[in-house]
This record gives sequence, C-alpha cells and structure tokens, in this order.
Amino acid sequence: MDPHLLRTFTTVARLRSFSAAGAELGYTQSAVSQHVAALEADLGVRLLERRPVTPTVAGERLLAYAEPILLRLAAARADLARLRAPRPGPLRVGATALAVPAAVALAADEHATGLVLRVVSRADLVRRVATDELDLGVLDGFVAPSDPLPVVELGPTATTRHAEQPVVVALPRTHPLAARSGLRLADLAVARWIAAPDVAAPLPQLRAAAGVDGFPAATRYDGTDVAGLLAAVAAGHGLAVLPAGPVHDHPGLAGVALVTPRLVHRVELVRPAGGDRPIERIGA
Amino acid sequence: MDPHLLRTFTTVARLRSFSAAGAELGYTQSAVSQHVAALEADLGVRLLERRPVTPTVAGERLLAYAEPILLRLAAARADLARLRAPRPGPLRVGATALAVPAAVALAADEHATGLVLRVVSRADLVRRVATDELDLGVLDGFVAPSDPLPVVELGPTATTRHAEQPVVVALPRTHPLAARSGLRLADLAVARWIAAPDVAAPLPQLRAAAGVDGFPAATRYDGTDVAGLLAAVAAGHGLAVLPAGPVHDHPGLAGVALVTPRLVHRVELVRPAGGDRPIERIGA
DNA sequence: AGACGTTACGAAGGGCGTAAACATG
DNA sequence: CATGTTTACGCCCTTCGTAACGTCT
Repeated sequence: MDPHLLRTFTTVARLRSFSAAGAELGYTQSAVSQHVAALEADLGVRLLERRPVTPTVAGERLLAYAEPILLRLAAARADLARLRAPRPGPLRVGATALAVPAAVALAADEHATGLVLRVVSRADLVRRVATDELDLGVLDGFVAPSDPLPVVELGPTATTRHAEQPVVVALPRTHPLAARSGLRLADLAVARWIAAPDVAAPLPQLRAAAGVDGFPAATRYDGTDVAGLLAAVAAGHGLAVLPAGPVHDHPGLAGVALVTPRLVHRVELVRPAGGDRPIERIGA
Repeated sequence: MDPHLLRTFTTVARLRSFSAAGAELGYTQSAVSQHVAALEADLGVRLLERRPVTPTVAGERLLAYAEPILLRLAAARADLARLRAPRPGPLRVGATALAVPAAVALAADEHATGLVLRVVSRADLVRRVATDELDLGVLDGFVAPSDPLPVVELGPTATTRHAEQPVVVALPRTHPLAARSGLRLADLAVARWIAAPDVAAPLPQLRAAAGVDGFPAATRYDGTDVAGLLAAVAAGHGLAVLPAGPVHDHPGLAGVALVTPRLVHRVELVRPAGGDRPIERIGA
C-alpha cells in the first residue's frame, strides 16, 4: 500500500476516470491502470468498477482510510519542513466565519511581515494548518462549557482556548418566541431552521445535543458571511443557533438564551505542532 | 516517505540500533542504513543521532506522525481483508479490566464457534480491534454523563454504548471521609492516590476533570486485576475513582458518591468498521 | 467507431545484499 | 581493537512510457 498507489486510487475515485487521474498526477493512463491493478492485487479485492468508474464497497472503505493517511503524510512532511526553516513572508492566518473578529484582534500586532487573513470552512481549517497552508488557525464552534472544540488530530497539533461567549437562538424580532427569556433546544426540533454549517451551529450537532431528531432545514446557507445569515434569519427563512454578540447587534433580530442544553460559543487557536513562530497576545 | 522507510525508522528508534532493527525486519544492517539515509535525504533533516542511536528533535516529531500512519495502514489492510473473507475460528473478544463482566455477559450466546476472551489495556483495545487482533472490543472509561468515550479513530470504527453506572471514590471503610454522603473531586487533590491507569480513572484525567493539579500517586498499580486494586485501596495505599458496583461489593471499602464533577463509568462496544459478524444482544 | 481501460514489452531507476571502508568508544 | 554504521558496487526487480490490444457504449 504505497502512498503513491493510494494517491492514484483516490484521484481516480474522485475524478471517476483513469485518464483524467493520469493527467492530473502527471502519469500516463497506463501507469494509472497499473497502479490500481497493483493495489487490487495487493489487497485481493476489486476496488473500482470500470465503465463507469465507480468505487466498489471495498473501494469506498479504502477511501475512508486513504484520505486521512495521505493527509497525515502531508502534515508530517509540512511539519518537518517548517521545523527546518522558518517560513519567510507574511503571517497567514485562517479563521472560520465567527472567529474572524478574534483573528483580527489577535493579529493586531503583526505588522512586521504583513498579514494574510483568510476565511475558511470549519472542516478545512485544521487541515490547512497541518499542511502548512496556514501559519495559524482561529476556529470557532459550539460546545458544552469548558469542553474543548472537537478537532481531527492530524498530528501533534496544539490548540489553545481563546474565548467563550454565550449562545442564543436567533429569531426575527417579530417571532412569537422572541419575547421568551430562555429556550430549550428540544422544544425547537419542529421549527424551521437554516442549515448554515460554516457559520451557525450545524443542524446535526443540534440534533445530537438535543437528543432528538428534527431540526429540518428550511433554508440552506452555504456562505461564510455572518451578516448574510443574520439577514436571512431576520427575513424569516429560519432559525439559527449563534453566539450572542452578533445577534444582539442586529436590529431585526432577537437572541433568546439557550438554557438546555448548556452550550457556549468557543474560539480556539490552532497552531502547528512546532509552533516556532510565537504568537503573542494569546489567551487574552 | 514510503511506509517501509517509516517502519524501518520507527523500529530503529525503538530498538536504538540499526543492526537490531535489520534483524527484526529481515533486512541487512546496510539496508536499514540506506532506509534511514533515504528518509533523511527526503526530508532534509537528520532524524537520528548515531552512537548512541537517539532520535533528534525532528526524529521525535516524525515518530509522532509515523506511528499513527503505520497503524492506519495496518487497520486498512485488516479491514479490507476482513471484508473479503469472514474469519473462521472462535470469536476473539477483548475487554478492559472493568469491562470484563459486560464482555462475559455479552458473549453469553457465542457457543457456536467458541470464544477467546482477553483482558487488554485501554490504550491497546482500539488498536487491536482495528488491526483484526480482536473481533470485538469492550471498552470502559470515565466520562461526563451521556458523553461518548474518547477513542482514537483509526478508521471508520463503530462504537456503541452498552452501559453506564455511577462513579464513587473508593476509600478504606475506616477512612475519615468514608461516612460522607458525597465528595467533590477538587477537595481530594491533596489526598494519597493509587495510579492504576488500566483499572481506575487515570490520575491525569482526574486532574483535568477537577481542573486542578495534585492527585499525587502514592502507589502505582500496573495490573488489570480489579480485586487486587480494591485490596490495595482497602489496605490504605491510596484512593481510586471506580464504578460503584465492585466497590460496594467489597467488605473493606466504602464508596462515596462523586458529586462534582459529574462522572459516570461507561462501557462501550468497539467493533470493526465493517461489522460483518453481527453480535446479538447489543445495547441491552 | 470512438473513447477508454488493459496488456505487452523494453528501458531506466531504485532497492537490496555483499563486502570493504570508516567511525567511535 | 571491537563493535557498529556508512559507502561502493553489482544484480535484480519494479515502475514507467510506448504501443498494440480489448471492450463497452
């Protein structure tokens, strides 16, 4: 199970084509065919159906292993490269949508070498830090008080808490529940929700936290723009669980405290394992 | 970063010898030397000091990546092999010390093909299931109510809850605190404790849960035998956090409820991703 | 027939073992 | 000097590309 073979395999599976994978990887179609054949021979299972190219059950299973493995290999290489020589150029900071203000505040002193600030999805942030696409990540999420954010550990990554603030259910100011002083999440399972996984608390997480099904997605919001989501909630497209701050600042919105389960909005710094370049003002 | 090179590197680092690693892996000493040289050339860093053979800083870092990667590769191979052909022979069940009764109850019907029951450490259980050394794992641990046990995800592993029971601080019946109706963990930070990481709640976890340092290990208990640990507590060698059941059954012990933080003793089943061989009576 | 994957084959490269050189305590 | 690692070198096996050959639509 040479990583080259795994990489070829994942590429073929993604592109659903041997020739396209060859083109992307700089191999001939023939070499790709040989790679896949070698993997299939090694594992004794057919991994791909051809024409159309589709992963078999075993192939799907292997993909689930291969991607993390390749990611970790890349992370290891990036980590050791970083250890070898400090990267020149501006500090590249990535932040998830609701962590942007924290990232801005954090990088306030970084005038020396310049700054690149980039908004990324929650799913990508840790990966980008691990593979040295970013020097620092600022990640947000919704968890029980003082619980750490769940991060996929791609290696000896260091995460540190930065801030926590209360969580509210965001509703239009005119909503019948807007006057309530507190809400229980489970009682809102049948409401209309906005699925905004990169900004608000993702609906599957709400289902898990409430312990009930429901939380139907009336609207899907794929951007990373907080103002846009707030406007969508105000316009009545659905509810969202958000940190109290931005909701209270919006004129058309009411933010009602979430009493059960207890959740906080938490911001954490994600730094590469080595963490050579010290970031001051951490943990403020 | 060929896995063969990584495997050679980790073996050399573990055995602190090129020649011993070669012997273990079936290579000549020369090949081992070439492997390490190739890795060092590839990554542009010296990984090992020679004479004596010791990992450098970069080497230590690489080890932290290499071991999970190699484990995942092995897990992937084992998983696909299992998918290919159902394993003959007895059902191999592994359980951590405090999960043994649950494992026994669970495997009660498995008379068809026979049963191998094996007590393993918490650290090893998931790895052994993933690499197909075990067909089923029964894992215990101490967590907040209804939280899942923390498991290192080596692939698409399936874990399911099996049972939860209350947690107590085990003390000798004659201990001054034995008459209390409830105890706060933080108040016990300066007590004498027994470090029994494979049976009781590990002391580092207690420090984290209590949010304070302390919990000094007066005694270290490395076995997986519950009765032995209970005897050690009864004899005054130190305290331990344990599930209520076995503590209450012991004549010389008092089990005082732990009121803050709220913890439960939880038992979970760990099954290989595929889970072909259905285990009945799950989730009882 | 055309697009796409497979197979055959030869050339280049890489990996391993043997053996000699080298370093270190 | 003994033990243990590195280097030199040759053989073999692997891998890739070219090109001819299936095969599915």
